[in-house]
Amino acid sequence: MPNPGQIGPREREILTAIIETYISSGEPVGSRTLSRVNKDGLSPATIRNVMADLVDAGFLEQPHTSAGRVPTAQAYRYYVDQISGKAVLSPEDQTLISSTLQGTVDIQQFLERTSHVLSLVSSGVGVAIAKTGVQNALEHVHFSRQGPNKVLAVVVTKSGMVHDRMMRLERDLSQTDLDTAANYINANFRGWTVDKVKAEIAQRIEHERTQYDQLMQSLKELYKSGALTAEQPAANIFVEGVANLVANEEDRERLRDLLKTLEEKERMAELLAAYLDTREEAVRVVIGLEEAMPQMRNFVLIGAPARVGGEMRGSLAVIGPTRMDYQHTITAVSYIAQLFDKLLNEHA
Amino acid sequence: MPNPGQIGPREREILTAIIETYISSGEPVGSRTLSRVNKDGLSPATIRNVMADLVDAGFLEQPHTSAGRVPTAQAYRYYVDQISGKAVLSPEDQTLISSTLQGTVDIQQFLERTSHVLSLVSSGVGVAIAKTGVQNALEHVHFSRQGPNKVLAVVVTKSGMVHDRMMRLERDLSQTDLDTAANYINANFRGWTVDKVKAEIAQRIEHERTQYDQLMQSLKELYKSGALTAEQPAANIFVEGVANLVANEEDRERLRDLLKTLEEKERMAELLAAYLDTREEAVRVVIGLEEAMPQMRNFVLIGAPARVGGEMRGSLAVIGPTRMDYQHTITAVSYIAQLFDKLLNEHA
DNA sequence: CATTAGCACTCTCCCTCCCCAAGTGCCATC
DNA sequence: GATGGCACTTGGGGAGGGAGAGTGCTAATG
Repeated sequence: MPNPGQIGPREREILTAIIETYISSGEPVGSRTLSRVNKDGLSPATIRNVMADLVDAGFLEQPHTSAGRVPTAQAYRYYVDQISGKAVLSPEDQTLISSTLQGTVDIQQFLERTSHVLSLVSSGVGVAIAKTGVQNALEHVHFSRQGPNKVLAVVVTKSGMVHDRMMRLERDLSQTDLDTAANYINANFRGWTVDKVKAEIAQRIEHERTQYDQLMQSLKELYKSGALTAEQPAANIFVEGVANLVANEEDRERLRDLLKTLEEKERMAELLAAYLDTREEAVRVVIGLEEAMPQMRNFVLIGAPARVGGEMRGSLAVIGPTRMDYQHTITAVSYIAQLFDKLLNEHA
Repeated sequence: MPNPGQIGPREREILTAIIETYISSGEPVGSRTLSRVNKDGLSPATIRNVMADLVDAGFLEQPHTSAGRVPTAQAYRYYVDQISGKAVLSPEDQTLISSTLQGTVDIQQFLERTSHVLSLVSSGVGVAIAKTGVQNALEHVHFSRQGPNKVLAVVVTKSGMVHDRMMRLERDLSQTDLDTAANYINANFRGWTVDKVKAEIAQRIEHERTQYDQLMQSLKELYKSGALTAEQPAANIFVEGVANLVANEEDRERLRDLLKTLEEKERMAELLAAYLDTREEAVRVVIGLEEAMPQMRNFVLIGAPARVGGEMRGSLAVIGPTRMDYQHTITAVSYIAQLFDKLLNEHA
């Protein structure tokens, strides 16, 4: 008898068959059913023996004594490793994905369509995120006075992202002051990263002792109000396909919690960041989400990061039931992730 | 016996009591229960007689012979008319709303928080929408070259909204060309409505016959690509609190459809536009949503428009179960609608 | 004459019981 | 080692049977 986790080829084959049967039927798999499905004419009794071994090895569970077997998290992990790399994108998916994403030029649109198409191909929830990135190169800023002490700052980066931020200043500035400040920044710092611009301005303000330099006063005021601070806006986090969960979560209370969590977009961003910000390029399959989020019992995350120069600038993922078509979904996520990566790098 | 719809004061009182009991309990109301609740010591038998009349008049239904009565859509309509104007905002709601909306300066943030707070106070789904409005006064445009034939247009309106749009041009333009065009527009048209600017540019292009005027060529190219066309972006439609529906829709299939519909933000925008773009200022309660959308059986819409100079620029609404605390919700919607109106008019 | 008490009747809900189908584990056999 | 046979376990589902809540109707009552 092999050690837990160490199983022979016969066991592998049967385990795979069990997982696939369970995924497609949703019901505990019995030895009889399996012997009918399996090509090699193994008898139910033989399969029962193997199954018993697989239970010992931690790959299967029984909901109750006289029920069939159900794959454990460990089994899914094994299964995913097994099939990784083997999959090929189906022509239908290929068509669906390219026709949906065709002609997207701006990132928000891409994110929106991506989350949508992910939910379609996976029967799960599609998530797509891009970081606003203060590491982006500055293209243009504009300040517009909206009322007493109230200024709208618009920052455009070379990557084509637009951040706007309404601010309340301590001192009122005229539109002329604002234009002067914007011109100064645009003329001097175009092409710098937003981060560096911020640091530089901080320094120049510091060194400027002349109280009466109008420009510096304006810059200081704007700086203090965080004109160049780009927090992650909810607008860059897209979550679609929550309706798909209704079919997969029996427990209404838990379904409710799940929907609530998915609605908190910042938490989704954290979740993806936590699991996807790794060295690897590849698609990552996270089984056992319930460790971090109990309401996600029986759900898995299949996601991939998108990088620019080694740094994670975006991510996309499917959150779906453990009982999901992994091959299909992994391939789709992988394919879209490549497009995403390409899009981001094009802009960088 | 009064005509259908014509009922006496005794009937009114009992009908109101039935509706309120049903709203809070969720179960068909029986004569016995009601006689205990009702202050006037009317006996169950009397109430039964009245109930029979109310059934004839179309205000009540019986799920089955030996069950209590349930209010019909007609009854809810009556009830809502009855209580309209009588409600006062509870201190808790007042506190919740102002603390949530306090300090919001930009419209997107306001929309987001509004949809959130609406879902909180109503145990329904909160929806908040603002039109991008090409009727807004232009503050500033900026064009930024993103690659061959690819340009990012950023339009800032005086109302503080920022629209960005990635475009693909037929002819490539240099950044210098783009800056020149932007400067031209900013210098000549600041303060005009975006609509008017578009029309004016169209005309100037038309009249300009010189093929070699670089500026006009650039403008023409940008115009053709729709640089000033602001379609309604999904980013300005906020829908929150879908988790609340789980408790209210028994039928899983219908729940699924409902979630799907709520996710299609454009349809939500149409729905609100259809029901709220009226002359009235007031909160509107729409009972019988299933006529337009069958998946919304047993749900109502409580919403209000926000106007600038008579034109609808935004709207907010709660979509919740017919069994809802109308008084509470109507008051909250009304209060927030006033804030919304104020915010929009401030910016205009 | 409106109101009420009484009463027989009708449903649904829920609990219990019981059988059936599917599955298991183990032992003897090929 | 694989298989066939067999006794045992267990959840699901249908039948049956109150219990409870509610109704409509009729007769009595102020």
